[in-house]
Amino acid sequence: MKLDGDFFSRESDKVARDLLGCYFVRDYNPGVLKGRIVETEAYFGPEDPASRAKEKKTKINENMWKSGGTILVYMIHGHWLFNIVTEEEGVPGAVLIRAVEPVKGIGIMKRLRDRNKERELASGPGKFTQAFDISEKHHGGDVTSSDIFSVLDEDEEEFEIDSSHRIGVSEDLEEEFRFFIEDNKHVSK
DNA sequence: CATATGATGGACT
DNA sequence: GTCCATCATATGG
Repeated sequence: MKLDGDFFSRESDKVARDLLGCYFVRDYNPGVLKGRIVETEAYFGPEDPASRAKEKKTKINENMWKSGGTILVYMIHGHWLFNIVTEEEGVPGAVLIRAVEPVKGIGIMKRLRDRNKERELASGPGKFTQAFDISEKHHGGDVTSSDIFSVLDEDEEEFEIDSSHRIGVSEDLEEEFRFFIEDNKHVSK
């Protein structure tokens, strides 16, 4: 089942947890790319010191106030990061897709990444966008109504969810907002 | 225009 | 474990 606006228009941490085990699909030429989401992070509004949703709105962070399912892409350390906006429209929040387990189009991903090990294809937020050829062109799209992107809830396998503090942030909240599938080989290190 | 800054990745010891 | 290339943004002069 394709995830809709109601799914994404909830609290960031709930969306981040529920995205684990879901499938991220891109219609791509020369072939479909598909990955099982195995690692996410939740970001909130101005009360979250690690969030980009500060008082000042910019071209990048203004999407955090948009409706659930909106795509937010931005560059960090020379890599594009892919986020899906959460919460009701007008309330800032987003979930960062940090890692997926390649399912389909693996040969294409190997070429895009210039790597041969499956574990190296999408086991990190910058690796994921490279494996799926995602860039600023996709900023402002919407995964609930896109022609090329969709997120599907069709997991059959059982799994346990583990959590930790978010990676690479200088000041984190007390609660843990990084979620990942326990013992999955494609979670970032 | 100049420069500092990352929600990183890869190479290396 | 350490080091550093990376480059779009944001901000200040």
